[in-house]
Amino acid sequence: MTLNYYWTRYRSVLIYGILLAALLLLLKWLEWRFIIVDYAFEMYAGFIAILFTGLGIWLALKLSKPKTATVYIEKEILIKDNGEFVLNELELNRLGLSKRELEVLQLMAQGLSNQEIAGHLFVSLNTIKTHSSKLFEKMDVQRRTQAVDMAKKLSLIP
Amino acid sequence: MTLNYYWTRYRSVLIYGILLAALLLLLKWLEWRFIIVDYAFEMYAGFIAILFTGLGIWLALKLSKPKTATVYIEKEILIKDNGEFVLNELELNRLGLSKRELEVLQLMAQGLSNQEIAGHLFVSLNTIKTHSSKLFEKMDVQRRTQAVDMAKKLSLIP
DNA sequence: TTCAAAATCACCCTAAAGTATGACCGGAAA
DNA sequence: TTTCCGGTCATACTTTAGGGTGATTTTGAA
Repeated sequence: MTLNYYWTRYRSVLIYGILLAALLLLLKWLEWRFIIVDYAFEMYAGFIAILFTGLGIWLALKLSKPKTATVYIEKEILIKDNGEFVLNELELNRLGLSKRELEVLQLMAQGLSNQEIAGHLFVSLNTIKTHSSKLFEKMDVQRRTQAVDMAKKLSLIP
Repeated sequence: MTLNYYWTRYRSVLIYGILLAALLLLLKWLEWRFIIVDYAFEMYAGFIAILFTGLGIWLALKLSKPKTATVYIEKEILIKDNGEFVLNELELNRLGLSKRELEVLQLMAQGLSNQEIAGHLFVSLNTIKTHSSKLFEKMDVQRRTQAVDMAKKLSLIP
């Protein structure tokens, strides 16, 4: 049915209209309640309000057409040679990562959970948590995903 | 309850309605108080007109979809010495990932938390959770780190 | 216009991740 | 020898991630 269609399409506008109508009715009720004689002004004010609200909406919709320009930010990070992976020992030393921490980082990058990493390295889950915490602190990140992302960019892992 | 739901959805309309009611009541009060209507009606009407034009503009900007800021997707292209990133559309179609899901995946790979992704895409945290859940299901993985690892291998992300 | 997929959001719950603190041990450096 | 650090582990706690369900809205193609 067309009525239903237009309802779903312009629901917001219609709800706004209904709200306005309800408010005007409320005002009229207040008038009647307190016996205010000169109600002409309220009607006038309401009319002006509706009119200029519409004008404002029209103005906003007409004038604000900022065609969103897609911004491309090119950021050159590091050169990963077309050959094989070479560990960036400079960065590794700069960050001060230990052997074990690097192992944990590598397994993290393969998508393993802490529990699985613990299994691979034959240590407890708590140990992995300690390693990863120190790892994040040294790399100055908050999450394993950030650590992996940074490690790949710094060529700490393949 | 669903009350909270409707509040977040129609907040703008409700706030506008409340403001409108408050303003009209204020005007009525001023009228009773100082009886300025008789002398400065034009000024009064002008005041209302300006006010509601502003409100109309505000309302339009609030209700119109934020299509202004949404398209910024391509971000941080890291260039390596040879060969740029080309999206593997075959794999993309095979997995059946939607546009939005791919966006979420890209932001995930940059180490963002779900909360941060929600902020970037101007949606709620729950939406990101839904997207990521479907994403993991389609990619047949359990964790975001696995998803990122696979996506890189399949060349779905740089 | 109609319909299905995509997108959005909420709520509840569990699992995993991360933080903080303290402890123990063994080897290397001072 | 003492000190320091890496590695190990625990306990307790907070935060984030993820699973499942259900709902409405937007959108694009038929």
